[in-house]
Amino acid sequence: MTSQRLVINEILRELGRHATAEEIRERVEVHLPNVSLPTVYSTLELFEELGIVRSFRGGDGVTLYDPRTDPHPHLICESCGVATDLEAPLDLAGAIEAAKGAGFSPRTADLVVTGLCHSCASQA
Amino acid sequence: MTSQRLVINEILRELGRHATAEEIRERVEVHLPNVSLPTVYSTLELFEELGIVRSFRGGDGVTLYDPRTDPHPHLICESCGVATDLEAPLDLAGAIEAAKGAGFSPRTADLVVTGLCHSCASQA
DNA sequence: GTATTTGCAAACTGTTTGCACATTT
DNA sequence: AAATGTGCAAACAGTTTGCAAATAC
Repeated sequence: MTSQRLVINEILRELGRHATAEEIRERVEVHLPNVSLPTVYSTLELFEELGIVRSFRGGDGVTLYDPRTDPHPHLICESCGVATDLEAPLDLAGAIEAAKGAGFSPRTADLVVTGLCHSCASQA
Repeated sequence: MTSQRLVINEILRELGRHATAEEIRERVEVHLPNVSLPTVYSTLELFEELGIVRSFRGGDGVTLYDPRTDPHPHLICESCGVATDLEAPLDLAGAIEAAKGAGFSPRTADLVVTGLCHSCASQA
């Protein structure tokens, strides 16, 4: 357990939303200078294995890290790339059952809604 | 309308499933040598704008191109990265409505089930 | 004292861009 | 002949890797 890891965990908790590795590094920098990106990546990978962080790919292919570990739908803006959470009742059990029936061993199911966020849509 | 574009379209139709840009290039090569990756990318981008191809990011961040344009769930293997279609009844209307309610303008909604495919699961 | 972790720099992959040449209409 | 599409090579971004110095236990 190192100071870097503690700070990264703190940042994630107080952020409360998904962030890119670079974003996390910038915020960590404030509390603890000279933190390298590889360290951020390896720490996040560790956290993911521990089950306290989930990662997924955003619309433009960058990896986002999310302190929320329960599956929840994401909205991804095609224009600005911002990802936000969506609170919605969603029944994925059917799809998971169907996946099992197809010989697949599902771990998680994620719904991604692609489109335009509020500010990008009003600009168009 | 050029020969490259015609061949790429043909390949996509007869493939009938998602493929990476590199995979498509290899197959095009057989019919038409010296096709460059940039051409494949730009053609696929064009097809996407025309609405005859859909693209999405696979589990490892590579872009996959799919001749099926209707939304359907995907299974992505965490081990080998292979993406397959899933035929399952799925009601995404609720999530789309919720997204609209949040000020978002949805274009598509995609469900991605992550886990282990049949062959990778049996190897473990 | 030993094993793990960090930071730096450099490698790697998939994708995109700039520009001269070829092709289409 | 004008406009567009192509191929090549090089640039680019995000992520990963190798290794010596620093840190944790």
